[in-house]
Amino acid sequence: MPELPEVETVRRGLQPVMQGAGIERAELRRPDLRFPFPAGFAERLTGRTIVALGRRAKYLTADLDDGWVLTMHLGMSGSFRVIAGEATETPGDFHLPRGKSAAHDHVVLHLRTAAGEAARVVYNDPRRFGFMSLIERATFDAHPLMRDIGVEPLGNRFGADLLAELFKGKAAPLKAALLDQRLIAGLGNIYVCEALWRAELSPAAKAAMLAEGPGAADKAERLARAIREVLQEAIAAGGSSLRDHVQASGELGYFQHRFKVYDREGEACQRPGCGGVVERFTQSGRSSFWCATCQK
DNA sequence: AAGTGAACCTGAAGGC
DNA sequence: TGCCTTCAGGTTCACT
Repeated sequence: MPELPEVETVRRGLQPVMQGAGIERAELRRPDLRFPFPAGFAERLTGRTIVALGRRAKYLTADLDDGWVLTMHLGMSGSFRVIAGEATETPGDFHLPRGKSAAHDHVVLHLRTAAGEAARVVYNDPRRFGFMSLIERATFDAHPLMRDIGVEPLGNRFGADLLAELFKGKAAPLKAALLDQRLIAGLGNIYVCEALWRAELSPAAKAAMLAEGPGAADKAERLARAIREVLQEAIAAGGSSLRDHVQASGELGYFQHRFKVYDREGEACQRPGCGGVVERFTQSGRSSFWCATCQK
């Protein structure tokens, strides 16, 4: 499910409940997600206070008061939801969002919020491509999961110059380079397709074209701007709800209505005066959606 | 270096 | 109605 805008939306939804909350109990309903939970995972969470909720790339991070960071990845189908109030003895004592099954509620954090209210944060993940781990804050950036992650596209360092530098000499297609988390962090299939359409660049074009050749600087500028804009607009819209992505509040994101090419094969290109048709082809094992008429 | 395909796992959707 | 195939927002690894 989640690319950077969806993870950021989840973070913003969970923050009011989780920041400053105490973890009274961590309930694991199975021994693993994509990977086994770390040894003593539930016990190490119990009694901790969540100091801050953050995001790095597509990872959600909860800094704990003992210097460790609960680090969570949502894979393809992971989601969180918040249930207010005390847990009862009755199984299923809460309302499940449409299309969600309690069979895939794998982790429940029983919290006492900063305001003293009881709340549960439930992690649901049908495909279980997500995972959770504990990483020491002091060495967080050097951790194997984090050390090769690239630049944050909404951070201050990111821009046309850095983009050109990152893609310099790369023979890989733009699509593959943009999906490479070691270069830029947080982009996935949807927002790469959308950013390339906005920048009028072909997903099959060589990444190095942003660093050398005719109009390179202009192309890099267009793409850097397109990436920032599409991510910011998607976050403002609460992310994209394709199948089951819901904000922690239960509301659906609505950016999917603003897709220009993603999942729009056969539709007319929306660029004024273009007249092209959105096509689809497979690249890096993923569907690329694009308009061959205006994306060069 | 860069591309492909497969793997992990479940569910939804479409064809017959 | 059921059965079968295909596809899905991510990541990693083995293999050309």
